Formats: sequence, C-alpha cells, structure tokens
Amino acid sequence: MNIREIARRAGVSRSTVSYALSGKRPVSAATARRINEVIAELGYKPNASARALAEGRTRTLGLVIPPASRRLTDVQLGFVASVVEAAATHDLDVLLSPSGGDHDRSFERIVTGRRVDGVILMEILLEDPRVERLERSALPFVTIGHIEHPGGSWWVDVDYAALVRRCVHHLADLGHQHVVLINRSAELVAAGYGPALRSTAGFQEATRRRGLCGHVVCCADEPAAGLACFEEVRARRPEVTAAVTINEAALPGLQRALHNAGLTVPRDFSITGVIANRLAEDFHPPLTAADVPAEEMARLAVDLLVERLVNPEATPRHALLEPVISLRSSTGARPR
Amino acid sequence: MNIREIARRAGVSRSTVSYALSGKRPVSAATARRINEVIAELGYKPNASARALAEGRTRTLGLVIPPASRRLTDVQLGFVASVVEAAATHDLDVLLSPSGGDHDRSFERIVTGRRVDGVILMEILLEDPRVERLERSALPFVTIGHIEHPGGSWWVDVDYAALVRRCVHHLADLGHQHVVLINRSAELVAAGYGPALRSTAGFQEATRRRGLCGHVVCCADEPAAGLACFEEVRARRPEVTAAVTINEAALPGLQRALHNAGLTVPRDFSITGVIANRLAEDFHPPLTAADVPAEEMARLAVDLLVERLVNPEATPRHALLEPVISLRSSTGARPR
DNA sequence: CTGAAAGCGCTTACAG
DNA sequence: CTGAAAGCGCTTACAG
Repeated sequence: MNIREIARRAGVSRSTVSYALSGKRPVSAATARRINEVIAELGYKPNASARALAEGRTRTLGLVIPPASRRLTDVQLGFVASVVEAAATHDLDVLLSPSGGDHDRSFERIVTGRRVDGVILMEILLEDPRVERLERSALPFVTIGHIEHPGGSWWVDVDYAALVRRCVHHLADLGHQHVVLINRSAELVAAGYGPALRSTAGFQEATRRRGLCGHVVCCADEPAAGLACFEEVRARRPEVTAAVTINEAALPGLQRALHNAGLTVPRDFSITGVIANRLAEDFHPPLTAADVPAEEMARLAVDLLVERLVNPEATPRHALLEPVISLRSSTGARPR
Repeated sequence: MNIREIARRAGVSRSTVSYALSGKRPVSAATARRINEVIAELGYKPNASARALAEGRTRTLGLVIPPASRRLTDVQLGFVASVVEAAATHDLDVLLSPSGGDHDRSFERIVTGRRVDGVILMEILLEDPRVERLERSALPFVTIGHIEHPGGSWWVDVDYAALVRRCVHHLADLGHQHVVLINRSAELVAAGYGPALRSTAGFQEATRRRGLCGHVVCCADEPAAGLACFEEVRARRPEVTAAVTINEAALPGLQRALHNAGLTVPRDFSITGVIANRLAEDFHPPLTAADVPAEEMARLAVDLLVERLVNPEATPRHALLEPVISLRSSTGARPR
C-alpha cells in the first residue's frame, strides 16, 4: 500500500497525490475528492521513513532523559509526558533517549543518525558533555536548565535563585531567624547542577540581606536521606525553626523526621521551597511552595524548539520562569 | 556526509561499505580497516530514515502511554523509563505516543505510518479500541495487562487476583475479621480496567474462603479521595481493622486519614496491598505489600516484542508475574 | 572478496 | 492544473 497504488486507483500521477496530501500545489476539486476517497477507503498513510528521507526532516523530536537508574523525580516524569503532549499539538513525535550511565549508544544514535529534527535535553550540568556534543552536531536543541553561554543559547528554566530568595523573605517576614536550605545531593552540587547551585546562591544572598543565620545542607535524593538530614540539623542546630527545600525526593523522610521529633508544622517548624504542585499538596500539611510548572516548561521548550526548526537563523531565545509561591499551610510565625 | 562519501574516500564501492557496517558479507581485513578508519575520522553514522526505508524496518518501538492529563502514577512513569532502557539494550529506540484524550492523531501516526516495528501498549481496558486497532494493523504489539483472548495474545501482567488473595490470607492469619479493599476509581472499574476487576475478584474469593467479612470500595486516583474514602469506611464500618489497596495515588490521603483518626499503624489498623516499591517504603510505617516490578515488566515486554519481531510466526507468549509480598511494618495482629 | 544497479516510497523542481 | 523523472541515502540480490 503506497502512493503509487493510490495514484493508480485515483487515475492520477503520484505527484498529484503527494500534492493533494501536502497542499503545496493546487489540485482541482474533483481530483482532490477522488484522491481523498481512495485514501480514506484504503486507510493510506504515507510511509514516514520515505517521507523523512525525501524531505530531509523526520517530524520527530528527541527527548534526552536521565537514566532510569538515577530515579526520576515526579517533576521530571511529569515533564516527559507533557513534552509528548506539547509535541503532539505540532504533529511531532517524540523519541526518548536515556543518557548517562552506559547509554551513550542511544544518545549517539539520536544525535548522529538523523533520526530527529531537534532535541530537548533535560537536567543539564554546568559542564555537560552532551551539550558540547550537540553543539558540534549542528542539531537544533533546547535545554531544560541553562548554562551561561557566550553566544546565547536556547533554554527554559525555573529561576531557582529568585524563588529561594522569595521563600527566605517569606520566612524572615514570619520572624524566623535561623533557617536551613535542604539542597539536592552533594554529587549534583559537585557536578555543577544549576538548580542546586543557584538555590544556594539565592539562599545565601537573601539570608544575608535579611540578617538571618542561614545554613545549607546537601541531601541525597531519597526519603532516608531526608530523614537523616533533618535529624542532623536538629541535633547540631536546634535553634533552626524553618527549612527551605528543593529536594522533592527527600520530602517523605522529612515528614517522618518531623513526626519522630514530635514537631507540628507549622506551629513548631516551618517548611517551604520549590516543589511540584502534586507533592506539595500531598504533604501534611500541604506545603507553601513555588510550584514547578512542568507542563508550561514542556510547552515552552517544544515551542522554542519548533521556532528554531522553522527558522534556523533565529537568534537564541529563552524563558526563565518565576512561578508564584502558593500559600498553603506549612509556614507560620517563629515559635517562641 | 553519506555512504557514497565514505566509499569514495576508502576507495571502495558503496555496497562494500554497507557490508562492512552490517557484517552481512565478508570483507577483507585490509578493506575493512580502511573503511573503519574513514568512518571513525568523519564520525559517519548511516541515515536512519534511508536505512529504515531500504530495510523495511525502523529499529524503533512505539510505547503508547496514557495521556498526561490523566495523571500517571509512579509505577507507570517508572515503567516508561525502564522500557526505554530495556529497548536500548537491543539497540532499539522508543517513540512515545500519548493515547486517549484527543491524541488519536498521534496514535494513528504510530500505527499506520510505519514509524515503528512494534508497539507496547500500557494500561489496557477489557474493551480497548486501541487493541482492536492494532490487531487490524498487523503491527506486532505487546500489552501491559491482559484480556482473555481466543487466539492467545502477547502480554505481561501482574497477577493482581493472586496478590490480593495473598494479602487477605495474610490479614486473616493475623486475626482480622473485617477487611476492606480500597480499589481504583469507579470509572476505571466501569471501563473494565483489569487490575481493578481482578483485585475485586481475588479479594472476594479470599475473604469468602477465610470466612472474613470483606467490603470493596472504589476510590479516585488522588490523595483527597483516599482521605474521604477512608473516613467513610470508618464511619460506616467501624469494625474494619485492615485494608488492602492497589490505589497508589490515594496513599497520602490514607496516611492523613489514619493520622486524623488517631490510628497508629499497625497497632490500631493494618494496611497492605499491591504498591510500587518506592511508595511502599515512603509510607509511614513502610508498607507490607507486593512490590509491582515495573523494571522487570518493562524488560519482559521488550523481550517479548523483540521475540515477536524476530519470529513473526511465533505462538503468542505471555508472562504473569506474581511478585513476593515484602514484609515491612504495616500489618499486625487484630486489635482487641 | 568486490562492484554496478535496482529498489525502498516518498517529494519536488522541471516542463507543459 | 497535471505528469514524468530525478533524487533523498541506504540495502541487497545479481554478477563476476
């Protein structure tokens, strides 16, 4: 079942069928109708590989995700689904590629096999070999997260520094004087993971400005680490009355640690941070936090990439999102 | 940069380059070395579309996921990442397609555009139009979840009936006499979602056999519903001392409801069920539950699909997994 | 062991 | 408004 068969049955040439399908050349109403009838009758769809080969584009985007072994957070996973939906609105398919670990073959296939027209790269590091690889490849790409880049680049990010600053100001307004930032893992910080670094910077700046005593701790991305981390903070700095966190995976452990310590939120201890909507609402009590707008980020990333595909000469653009902080129930006045 | 250029630089014909790459025809050691040098030097990779067109296969699998709008559970999302990893071990790429909602175009592209060699279909219903569509299409596919099918079919599933039975037996052994099954949503049950139906069947059979008083309630896939659902059970059936659940999304609400009711698990109330490892361990206290083995399911699904691709005449095979129940800390003797 | 050529199923100048 | 033909970059019988 191919275009030749459709042409034969409709009594026209293959080019006419092709043009009827693409609309790139006018086709008489009668001919178009006949062609469409045959197509509908046989359920014909052009062969994607043949079209890609002829057109020089695949109508497919690559989405590079962290490997499953490094357990994806809720936000990350929601982001994947949202990218697929956003791409679908442009009639683009999405090819998934794990990277890192021992998945270089998969990443190389994406970059160099001309399987995709462009790439969205999640979870980039300040020094990221994948970014360098993509830059050499001439394949258009958009990153989630950003790196300061001389020539400018295409990205979407959440302004972690600003959000964490706002969280600190909120706590300062409530009278807290000793606060802690529960950051992502020490490995990520060492690897130059932007959100972890920028959160620290924002935290330190805001605590300084407000005259608070601020303390930053790294915490692995898992509940057990959250528990241990909080217990250590309580032991070493009992004067701390509030925490800001960007570590979603640690939340259940944090919750348990608070419970174990007999602390009631927000009466005895306040918590805020940058957390996926869904997780913030599942916390007990619901967290006052900046909701990471995964859907919006996905949509913007796809839109930027499409813009770059349509116009390869476009000057780099980006979007730095600063979602509002949703006031829920996890922050309160400093206990005395 | 194409195969002609490689051939020219290596001083051989295009076919020899192709055979050197595929190994489908012997190539003299000297020639092979020369070709490989040129390839390495130029970083050449065959154009995937051209190869797909010539070979008649795309080396790509389609993974049909539920739409992001219907929020994916943790298990489902982990499954996606695991499928990508399992496919990568076969050097296969994965094309993602949301289905349901208004994503029929995407699904149709997958099915009919010859974009993929085979499909893995998640979250199937007893009467699933997508399954029927795939059956008509002659595209090999494997489902996650199964439907009784006359001719046999290819699938991977977890034996929810057996696992729920085992949970009930466990509770019966601990002396519980009034137990409840917290099922997935009424909509899913109405739509014929297998795990929901089979869990109910297993629950009813086991409670009958052990002479327990069992009660089944449906619960929407979200924390708020879990909370409301549990409160209603407490109000209407205060004699209930244990719950079995397969509803992961409701767990945070369940947790909160238990807390609100002043119940300590497992002293006052026991909980068990079929729950993703990660969530079971995040519960407080950690849940005694059957861990849904998402990674293993993903690997098996990919392996089955690959087997079917390699041998189109193979008789349908399937895998019904019955993971062990991990004893953690959420079940105890019936309170008196 | 190697090459020349046909063919995969499209798109798109070129010509009318 | 339409058609014949070249071309996209591979693979694979066919021939030697």
